[in-house]
Amino acid sequence: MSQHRHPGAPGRAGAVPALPDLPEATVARLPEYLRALHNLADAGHETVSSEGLSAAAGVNSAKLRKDLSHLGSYGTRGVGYDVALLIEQIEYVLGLTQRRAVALVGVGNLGHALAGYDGFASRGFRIAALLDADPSRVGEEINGLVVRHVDELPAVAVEESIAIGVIATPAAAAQSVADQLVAVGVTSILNFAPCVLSVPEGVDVRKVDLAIELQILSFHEHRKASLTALPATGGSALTALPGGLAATETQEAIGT
Amino acid sequence: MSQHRHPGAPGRAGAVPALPDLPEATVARLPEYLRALHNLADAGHETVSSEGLSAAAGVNSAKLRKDLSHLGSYGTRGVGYDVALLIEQIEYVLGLTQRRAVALVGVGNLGHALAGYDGFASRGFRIAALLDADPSRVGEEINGLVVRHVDELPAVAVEESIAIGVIATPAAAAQSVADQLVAVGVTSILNFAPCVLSVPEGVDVRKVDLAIELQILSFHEHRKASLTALPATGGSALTALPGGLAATETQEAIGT
DNA sequence: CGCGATTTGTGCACGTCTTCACAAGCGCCT
DNA sequence: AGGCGCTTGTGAAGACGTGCACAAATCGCG
Repeated sequence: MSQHRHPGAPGRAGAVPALPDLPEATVARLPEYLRALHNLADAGHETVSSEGLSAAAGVNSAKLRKDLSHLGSYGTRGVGYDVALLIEQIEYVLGLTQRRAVALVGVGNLGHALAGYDGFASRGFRIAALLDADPSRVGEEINGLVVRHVDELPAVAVEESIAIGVIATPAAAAQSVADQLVAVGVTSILNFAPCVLSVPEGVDVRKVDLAIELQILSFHEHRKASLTALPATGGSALTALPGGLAATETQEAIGT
Repeated sequence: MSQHRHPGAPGRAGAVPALPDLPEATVARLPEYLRALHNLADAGHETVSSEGLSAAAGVNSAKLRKDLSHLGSYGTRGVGYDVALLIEQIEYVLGLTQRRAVALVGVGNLGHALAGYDGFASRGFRIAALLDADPSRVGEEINGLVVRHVDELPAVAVEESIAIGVIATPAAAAQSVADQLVAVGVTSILNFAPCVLSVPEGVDVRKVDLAIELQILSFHEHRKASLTALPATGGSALTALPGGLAATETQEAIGT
């Protein structure tokens, strides 16, 4: 751990970039840091301390420093991190220097919303194709894109060099869609359908299930209710905080 | 660990239910088990082995057994778990025996989709109110509910006894909405806005950020790309699997 | 009634993640 | 130049989560 000199940032140095293999937990937090950094940059900050950035990202400052140290450490002791440099570094590590093309399959309720979500475009992605199995939806134009039939996937994959597939179909169709995506070479899938997908080794699947999130909250709600039913043992020390709203550490980001 | 006899299932036994305080990781998986169990029940299965259920939920069978053992263990050795009983137990622990009322704030693109999502109704929740700050949206009817102004939140909270708030506003408005939710007594919030919320102790916040999920996938995509650029060191052993599609363990649910 | 097949529940070891606490390094001011 | 305050980077300890492997329990059959 001595030879660093900007490992292979956007201005590529020639040799293999040598992606450090980061702990999965760190990877899951980098996007959050990135978002916070963009906010800071927009606000005109040139540098930021680990304390400041960690507060903006809602995590512990020691954790943030350790996370950043994994990707080579671009901070200056006594000063902090250079905001622009750090943005560049994280975007490089996350592979966001190239704008990845996303194919969205299933333009029902949720699919419509995703197709219209600006957050993708502004954060490194381009929705390159909308697909659906329902012929009555094919041809519809959403946000400047025409919905095509899912059978055209092979052609679309080549035309747009799709990197990531998003599944927003009903659960019953999801496995079939996943198979089709895999067949055309997609190795990263974001699945919104409430079901488990089985995919070959080497393909990454992440799942977002809105009902599950609510059910987790419901558990905590249930537990809190069953606790306040008891006499004031120790909970009062918490609920009777003078400050009203103060704590921030409560935040529980997904993927933690 | 000896006196169990159905701790306090739906037919409440009188005394304090004594919610076991489960590991957070277990809580995050229970909803997945529940979904798999409902599928099994619909398919006519009366019992299921840990092996079978774990496959349906996409997890390791030992992990599943340990998870279930935390909530009191309703299995029979040599036989498996009673599907109906397990559903009942998990729903009780998750607090789904009462259908919780959800207030959805922000009926833009994403809010519309959420308002129309059947998954909520079928899995223990009831969208009880739609709110928005934009006067031009107030009065619109979505899925049988009329959008009301967010200032009416105090009234709505009382009328519907809101348990959970869902924020689907732009990031700029999210903190303000969160404050208003907290002010009317909501202690569980699901946040879709890409920002960190600061809330008082005792309030649970879960965050879902669609762009972050894509960015995590992007990282893995980037890494895979930088690996296949190298000569066949050991990756070939994986990519050249004879089976084609076989592995299932790849699944990476959110919150892991 | 006993035996074997089956499946749960769990002790234990291992790996990963988190957090504290502090030495090392940097810039600024005198 | 030297010292002081501030901030990073990291060793070490502890908490947490995972997975193996096996004993204990149950059923069915002869």
